[in-house]
Amino acid sequence: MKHVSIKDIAKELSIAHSTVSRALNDKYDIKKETREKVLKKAEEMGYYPNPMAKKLKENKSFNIGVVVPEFRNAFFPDVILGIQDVLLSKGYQILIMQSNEDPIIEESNIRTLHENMVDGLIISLTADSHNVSFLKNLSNKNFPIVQFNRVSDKLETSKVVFDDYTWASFATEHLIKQGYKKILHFAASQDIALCKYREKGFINALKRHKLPCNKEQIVPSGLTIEDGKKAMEKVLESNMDFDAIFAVTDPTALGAMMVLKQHKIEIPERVGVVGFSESRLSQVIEPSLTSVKQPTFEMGQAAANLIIQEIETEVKVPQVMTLGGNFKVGKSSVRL
Amino acid sequence: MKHVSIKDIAKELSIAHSTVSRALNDKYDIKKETREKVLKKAEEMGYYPNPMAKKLKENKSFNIGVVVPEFRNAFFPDVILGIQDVLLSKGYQILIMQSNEDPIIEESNIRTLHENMVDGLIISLTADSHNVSFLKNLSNKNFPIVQFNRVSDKLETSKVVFDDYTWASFATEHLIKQGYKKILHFAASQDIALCKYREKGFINALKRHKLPCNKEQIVPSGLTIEDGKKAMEKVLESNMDFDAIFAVTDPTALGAMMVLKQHKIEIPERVGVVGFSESRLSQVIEPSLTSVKQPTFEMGQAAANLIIQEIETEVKVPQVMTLGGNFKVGKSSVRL
DNA sequence: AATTTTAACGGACACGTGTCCGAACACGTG
DNA sequence: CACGTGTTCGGACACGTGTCCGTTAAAATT
Repeated sequence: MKHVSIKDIAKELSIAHSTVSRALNDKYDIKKETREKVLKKAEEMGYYPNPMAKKLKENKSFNIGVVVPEFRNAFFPDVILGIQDVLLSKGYQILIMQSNEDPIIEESNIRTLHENMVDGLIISLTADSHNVSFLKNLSNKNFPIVQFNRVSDKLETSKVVFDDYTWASFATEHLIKQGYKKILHFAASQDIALCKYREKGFINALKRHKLPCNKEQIVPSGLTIEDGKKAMEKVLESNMDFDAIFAVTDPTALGAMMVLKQHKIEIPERVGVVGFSESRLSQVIEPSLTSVKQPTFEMGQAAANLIIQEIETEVKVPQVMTLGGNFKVGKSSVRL
Repeated sequence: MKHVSIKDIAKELSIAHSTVSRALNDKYDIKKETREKVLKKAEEMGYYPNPMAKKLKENKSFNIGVVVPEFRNAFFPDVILGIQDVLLSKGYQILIMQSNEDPIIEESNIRTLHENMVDGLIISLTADSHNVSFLKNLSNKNFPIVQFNRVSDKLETSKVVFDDYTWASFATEHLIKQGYKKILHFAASQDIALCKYREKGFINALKRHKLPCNKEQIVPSGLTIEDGKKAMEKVLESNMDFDAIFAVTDPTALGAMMVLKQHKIEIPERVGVVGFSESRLSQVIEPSLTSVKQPTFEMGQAAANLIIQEIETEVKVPQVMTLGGNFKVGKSSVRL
């Protein structure tokens, strides 16, 4: 059970531990025969370096903190797989924390990770992270931070984002081409940049096709199934006239669809629905949901590569990576 | 950016670093005034202990490895939330690794975690983990391991499991009471104990109600949506007579439902379907899926408490915790 | 053969923390 | 005043690793 140290090897061979260290690290000041003798003995005794000692010595934890707002949808687990894919191969571990969509927990998570001396932070903010002063403070002290997905304009770090504007515009256009004319957008908090851009993309598409674009068409909602349900119910109660919905996320779209189905409103015949990424439910629900697909795994890889670069080169030039996606047409938006 | 050490505080106050250490740890050999002076200075200089040094000194990483077979369904993320809930409050971090349902990757994950000197391991095995010799080896060396959910009978460690037998029996009985008579079980690998118990529970319920129970009724399938689809297609091709399905997991049930819907076979009128935990999709699909619910969060908490106990008391008495759940009746199994 | 160069290794130190032991001093008691 | 007792602190050491510097002995040069 006890760990074999280089001192144990040294004692066994009656040499100094510094010699063993040189042998294992393939340094100059060492005779070939000695080196081989040491390597053989190390193998024999089942030696492997104590990571704690190495971390203390190099003053580097080889840990990267990952903070995500939630764990309920498939989106963040998928991104984490991408992050892990890159970081593990480079000898880093990741510490994952989730904020439960609560900015208070989020800040506590960041503090915990920082006190545990992670070498860097990859973060996607909660919906209500107005106050990013703590992160800003860290960033100013040259602490490596990479934001992804839900990023803040107030925080100048490297970012990995999706081209929300273009794809929201594209998704809206798809509805227009299918003949829908009175399209609503179920929107969420403007504090999250991606929501803002999706809304702008929506508006732009309507204007380009000279369709009406009133304020009522932007329905305040949120990112969850519950938010979608509530917004849909409110719209139905108000007797608003509409024939399609472009929702800010898949869960929002799903919530809306569930309420529509309860009211026996046919999809896509009477109302067309298009969602946006973030959920695997979209393929299971009936009718299948038309949606923009984000490259989640690649997003994780990109974020990981950026943080590694920042840590290992120690130069901080914030760069923004914008990824593209693809459009998956389901039955929820295609009239026969 | 540089970390403030107790030596820095000592230098500042012109005392020995050992005195500072005593003051901060509230040990006896210290005068009150000195202690207060040190605490004040520490606060002032923004001191917090270097976790790496502590880990090296105590030969303890305060990290717990968590290995799960997949990340695609909500089940494991939910369990991890429970694990985190307990461990974070006790000063431990968790390193999460996923095995992608591959026993080779699984073993490599375990190795990586062990070489990083995690203090213990919480693990749920992949579907094909026949060979648990590496884990057995660790366990024999008194390395703390707790299994949950997918456990192996070949490995004697503490375990947190669900009472699969009872609840599978209960779920099957529900179908029987609804008047279904020719019930199939979509099963998965017998290497996973929970699959075995769910199958046994199914058989037991049929026998108790004196219903036919042939080998054909046990349909070999798997744990994923794809497995459910394939098995369902095979059953339909074979023209087997049946009126209900009890599936080993929710994804399996969902796959079956999707194929049934493609063939315009009405659920629950012509075929009733019941699933088993592990997915949040069940509430979204139409008709909503009747399913056994496991207390995922509590399962994580229980596993975390067991591992802490094993680490901190250093006595190893394998104990098995069996959790109960509840039964959520949806529309997929209720005939009007 | 005397001197310089080179190879190979041992010992000391450092990272930040915690603990053990002994020293210094104050205080009380005989 | 001498001795014992208790308090408070400094110094040395340890955890496992890596690096620097100095030392030794052998090889190469003059």
